Amino acid sequence: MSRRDEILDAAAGLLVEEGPDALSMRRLGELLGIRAPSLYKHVSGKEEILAALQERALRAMAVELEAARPDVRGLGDAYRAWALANPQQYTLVTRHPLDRDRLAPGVEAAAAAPLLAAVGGDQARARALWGLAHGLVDLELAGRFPSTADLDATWRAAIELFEPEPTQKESQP
Amino acid sequence: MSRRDEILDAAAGLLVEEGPDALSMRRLGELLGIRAPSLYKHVSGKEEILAALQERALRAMAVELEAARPDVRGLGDAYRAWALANPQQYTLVTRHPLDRDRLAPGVEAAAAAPLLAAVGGDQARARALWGLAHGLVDLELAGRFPSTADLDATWRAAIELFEPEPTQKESQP
DNA sequence: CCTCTCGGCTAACGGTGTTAGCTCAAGGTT
DNA sequence: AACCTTGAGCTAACACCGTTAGCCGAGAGG
Repeated sequence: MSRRDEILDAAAGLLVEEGPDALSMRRLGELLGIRAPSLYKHVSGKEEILAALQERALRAMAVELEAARPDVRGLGDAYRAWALANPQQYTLVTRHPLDRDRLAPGVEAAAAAPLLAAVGGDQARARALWGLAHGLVDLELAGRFPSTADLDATWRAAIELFEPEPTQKESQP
Repeated sequence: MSRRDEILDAAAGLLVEEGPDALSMRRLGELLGIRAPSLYKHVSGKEEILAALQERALRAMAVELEAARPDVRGLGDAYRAWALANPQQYTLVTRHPLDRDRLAPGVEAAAAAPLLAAVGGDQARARALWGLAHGLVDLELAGRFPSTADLDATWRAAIELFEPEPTQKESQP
């Protein structure tokens, strides 16, 4: 494992363990038994570290989405579950500016593919689904919903927008 | 106008004009012909400034939503339009931690009310609508969609999830 | 044996939010 | 009129932040 990878691992640990504010070059160096400026022998700067972490997280999320049941409900659940289980990573992926030049090609598309497939290839609907899932997750992680809100019910209502569930009463006789 | 309000106005200007990074206590003081520490005679700290700007923006957005046509389409359009016209404010409102103790009571509910009314009072659907609108706006502002993406079409598809438009072909003969 | 490169180091710069403590003018009180 | 209080500015400083410049020693290769 290269020193660079050690740095990225330590950075990832710091991020999930103590949050984004704790992820400073000095703290990171300290964690590795090194002074902050020495990090620059292996990494161009903090931006590169964050970009690498972003890519890692995006890949991990894509793996999870590919493993999910390939319909809207399965994907929605997987999307939400991953975000809630990895809030720091999700926030980094979606709130930090995405430098596509640094990102390996295909990574973004790989994460989006399952969503696109689940809505039958309709780009507009796929983006709506993405927006819906991201919006709900982002608001939930940001604590924007009142603590009394039933978010499971919210997600059920959201998924039903895409896959209407015939109610028992009104189903065809 | 109190000195505090002058400070908040200057802060708002700095935010929309030069972005969140430019909104530092020293820059803000400079803009007012004052040294940064003097700001603390009128304001408890940067957090209070941001909270006040957040509340202002939330109120402005609520006004816009109340003025919109009170259906899903009208609200969706108004939501998106306001966010795109005031990206810095929208980002501040949604990405900065919301301190409800500092927020005047009712402000949050006032912004949410039109959405709730548009879906007939169904809380779960209202939150889904909010999530959808916020998600699409957040992703658009963050530049997450490819530049080739037709976001108008995406919004049309999104709104249609709530208000299905009978197509010409399949409409009742 | 010499040299060169790698990976550490210290010192420093300019930036951030914030605190402590001083000063001075304005206004109200006695 | 003299005094006192308060408000609103100031400087100096602290502890952080990301980053750069330049030095140094160990180890590898010729």
